[in-house]
Amino acid sequence: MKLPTSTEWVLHCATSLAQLRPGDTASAAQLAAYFDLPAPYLAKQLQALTRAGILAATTGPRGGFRLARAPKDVTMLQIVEAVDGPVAPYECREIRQQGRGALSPQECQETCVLARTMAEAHAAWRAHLAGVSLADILEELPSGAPARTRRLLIG
Amino acid sequence: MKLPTSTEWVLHCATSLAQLRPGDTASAAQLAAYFDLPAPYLAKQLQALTRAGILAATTGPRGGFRLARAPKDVTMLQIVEAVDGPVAPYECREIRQQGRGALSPQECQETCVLARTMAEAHAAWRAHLAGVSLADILEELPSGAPARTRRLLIG
DNA sequence: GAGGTTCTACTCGGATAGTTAGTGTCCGAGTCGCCATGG
DNA sequence: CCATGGCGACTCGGACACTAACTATCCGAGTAGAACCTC
Repeated sequence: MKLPTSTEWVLHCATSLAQLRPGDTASAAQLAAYFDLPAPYLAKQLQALTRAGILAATTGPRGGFRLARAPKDVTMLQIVEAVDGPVAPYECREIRQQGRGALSPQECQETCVLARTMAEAHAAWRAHLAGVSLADILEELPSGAPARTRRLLIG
Repeated sequence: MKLPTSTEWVLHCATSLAQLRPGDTASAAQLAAYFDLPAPYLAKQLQALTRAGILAATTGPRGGFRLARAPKDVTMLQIVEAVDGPVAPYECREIRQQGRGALSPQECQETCVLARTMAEAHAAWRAHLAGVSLADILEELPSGAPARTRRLLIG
């Protein structure tokens, strides 16, 4: 069970974009330079966030990415699932209905206890990430952070 | 983020082994036939559980695998982490200390909020799985299940 | 001097190779049970 | 009939190919801005 490395990238990028003034944008190249990341691949991940409706992209000079919503309306779960996909890590393939010990479909109307427990654990994970928004993240940063970010990112 | 397919296998296998009488064992071939799984690869995964101390293996005729502890002392978390490894899905590589916006090590003594939140979510996931033991699973099965499992698995 | 037009440079977007982790498979070492044999 | 030695078959354990996903990269389509020319 491993999240893509780019998960960390987009989380930091989204946090940085949340510190810009409304209307300002940062290009993929600027974000890549800010964190020393491979620009083309980062751009690909930012595209995924754009498709998910988290970021808005504008082309042309002075273009780039910005948050599509207010920071309080963007949760960490949305960001993580935008880049990693919304699939659960545990996939029940109903092996209890296969082989010598196969149960009848009639006995398997309820989801098996193992799959249910794994799903509950995943739900707990999602719930925790859904409870933290970018606004919550920004509150924990030092007071001078947004100005510094703006200066070094797009200044 | 994806768990290996074999996670489902070992969860079901451990549940089945928990239904055997004390002292009885089931071989990898028997378990593979019971669930219609590729026997050699299943054996590889059961080895991992043996190394983790969850199963005990005996060789020779009438040998096979059995639980190394009482079902109430085997949690789903232990099984999952035995086959998937104990690593967290999110790995913080401290990109905040790289690039143009690099923070000084002095400013990074506390773990960053993003990594902390991801770790908390993972902790919630682990806690849920650690709270369910094989004994809890067995209680939810129909009353006739253990006898049926024994009959079809090693009978 | 003002407006329109053209041009340039910069942006994102999708299609294309390389590398690691998981998947599937095989063969060898060790051990217990069975059978033949001898007493 | 019983004990013993040998044999055989079955078990797990580790080492070897194959596939899919993530990682990394490139080039093309579109657009905003600026410069230039004309009126």
